[in-house]
Amino acid sequence: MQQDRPEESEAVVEPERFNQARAAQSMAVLEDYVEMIGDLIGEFGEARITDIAQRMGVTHPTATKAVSRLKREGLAISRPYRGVFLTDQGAAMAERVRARHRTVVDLLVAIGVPAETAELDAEGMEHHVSDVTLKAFEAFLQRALPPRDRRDEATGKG
Amino acid sequence: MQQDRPEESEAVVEPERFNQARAAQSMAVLEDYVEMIGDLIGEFGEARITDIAQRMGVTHPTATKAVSRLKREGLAISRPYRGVFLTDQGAAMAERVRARHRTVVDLLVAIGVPAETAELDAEGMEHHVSDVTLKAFEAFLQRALPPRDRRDEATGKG
DNA sequence: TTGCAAATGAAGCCTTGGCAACACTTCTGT
DNA sequence: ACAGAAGTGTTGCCAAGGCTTCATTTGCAA
Repeated sequence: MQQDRPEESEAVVEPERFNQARAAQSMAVLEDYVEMIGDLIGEFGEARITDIAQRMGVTHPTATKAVSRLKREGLAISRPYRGVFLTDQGAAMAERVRARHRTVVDLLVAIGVPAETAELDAEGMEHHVSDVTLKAFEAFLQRALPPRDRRDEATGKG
Repeated sequence: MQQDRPEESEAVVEPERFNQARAAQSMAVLEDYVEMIGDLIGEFGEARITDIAQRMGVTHPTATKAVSRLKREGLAISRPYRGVFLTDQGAAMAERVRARHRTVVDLLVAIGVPAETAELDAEGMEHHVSDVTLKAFEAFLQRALPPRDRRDEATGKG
């Protein structure tokens, strides 16, 4: 060991990788809330702050704050004392996130991870799965699993 | 849609999964710093705040704060105006993190993710890979790749 | 040895994501 | 119709992880 200073390579490439991870992380919460709100709307026709908070495992002021941020980002809308709804942009994101989540879970299961663990780990991992990686996951799943054995991806909730 | 309230299942299981993801996230930064400090010690014999900051892509006060937290958690030690070093506990964590990182990258590559993308995505994903999933990854790699085709895991940087 | 640049530390500010406590609406049942 | 319960909103607090600015210490070179 004890070599010379890094020659650009590590010193300049590494930071980028952490910056990307941090950027992904800042989107993660947004994505989780958007997906959750989408689920609730699907189930109840609207997403109430209390339900959002309960499902996210946080208190209601925290949920309120998150929703405020979603509104600020143009992903959701709401009126005082009324439910929360997604904008077109928010709904699109929810769709994307949900699909990605399923793919990640499917991949983990295909690799041999127990379903329950796959669900838990996917929750954190999914936010860091880039489009390129997601495509690779999908390709792998198609390769690895005979079509009729695949979980149905098309019908959404199944 | 429009069914009744969730019957315990989602309402109580879901929060747990987000809580776990949040817990993992709170460890992520610590893990990154510990691994980075381990790398620097391996290369230069010590980890200077400036080098840590540069590699992490943050300013030096941010690195200082992170190191403070590491010290508080018993993972690192340092004296004013001197380099940062890892405790046994910190070194063990660094080792674990490094091994996990390699495994995740290897798995992504084995799945078909381009090496460069694998490196980037792994940075964020690795912190959410549980022991169970990690074991599954390792098993998959042994299954999927003939031993002589494996990247050498032993020599560290390679 | 002294002086200056580089490294480190310290303080203060911002944002995010948690929380509890309290205030105010809405809703519901009598 | 109205009182109490449930739901929401608001405020203020904390810690973490960023940043900038400024003070201090080190270390090297003249």
